[in-house]
Amino acid sequence: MSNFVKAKEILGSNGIRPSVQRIAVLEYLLTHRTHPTADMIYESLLESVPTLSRTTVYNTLGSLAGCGAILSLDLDPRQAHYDGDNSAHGHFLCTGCGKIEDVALHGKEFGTNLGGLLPAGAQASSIQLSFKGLCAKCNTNNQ
Amino acid sequence: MSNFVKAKEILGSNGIRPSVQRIAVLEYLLTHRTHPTADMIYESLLESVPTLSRTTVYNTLGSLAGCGAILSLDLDPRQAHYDGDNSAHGHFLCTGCGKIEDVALHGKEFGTNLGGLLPAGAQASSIQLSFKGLCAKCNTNNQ
DNA sequence: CATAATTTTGTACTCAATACAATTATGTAA
DNA sequence: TTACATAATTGTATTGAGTACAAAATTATG
Repeated sequence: MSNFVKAKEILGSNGIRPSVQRIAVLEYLLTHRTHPTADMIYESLLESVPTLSRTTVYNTLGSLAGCGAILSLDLDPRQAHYDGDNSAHGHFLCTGCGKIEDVALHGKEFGTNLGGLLPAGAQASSIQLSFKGLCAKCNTNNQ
Repeated sequence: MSNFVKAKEILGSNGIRPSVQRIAVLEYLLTHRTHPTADMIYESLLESVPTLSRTTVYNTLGSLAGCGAILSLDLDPRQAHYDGDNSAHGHFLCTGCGKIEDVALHGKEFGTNLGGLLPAGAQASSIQLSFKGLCAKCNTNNQ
């Protein structure tokens, strides 16, 4: 199934009307696994959706992250990055080049089963595991 | 030992000259376990250090976080929070009231031993485990 | 088609964080 | 102590991600 159709379905099943703009944003996230920022998405989509506005991108990303369909990543203090893969995994931010890579968890305990650690009465709706450091390339270049 | 002396020692052992301002910032973090923002620290210290500037607070927090003496928390997308406790633990941000609480790990696997998960050649210098949701109080009020 | 409800757009704005140069403080050597 | 070099602090100007909001455009419904 194409990511266009997938995007349409995900929007619909989350009660978000699948407008052209919203489909484009989500399709971009499903296709590009580069953890883009809102502005990267906006700039890229401008070619195919010339009337697109930044506000719409922000609103769409907010709605999708709010219902858990995508991940909003906080590990870059300068701006949010987004991930169309909402399965349980962590992220590695290279402080050298700024690239974000996925960190597979390979069956390590993660997710709601960590809930036993939470403060009494608290209920978590999202979990993030974030690593920062130097990626292989930046590690080598700095030596 | 007083937090003032502790702050002085931590600064010295990390090669950061223990000026009045820097000691004040770190002493505040060691005393107040409230995960304050840079501005909260600035406003609070202004009474005792009237000439203090925001830039100095930002610079000091950056230096301390850079050498691992304190933690810079990314879980609030609006602004960074800081933690004078640099031991291995996670954090819970209540999206209702904005409060940040510590999440003890009780021996769960965390820290550099998770390094086996990282991308090949990458080297992590910091790890964060962040939960978001509603705290006990906000959970009750919303029902 | 007409009307209401929703979505999109664009501009103005907020505010955390940074850049930078001037000022102040501190260390060192004679 | 004094003179000088180095480092730290300060304050202002600026950046830029994200938001607020009202007008315009689109879509749903009768």
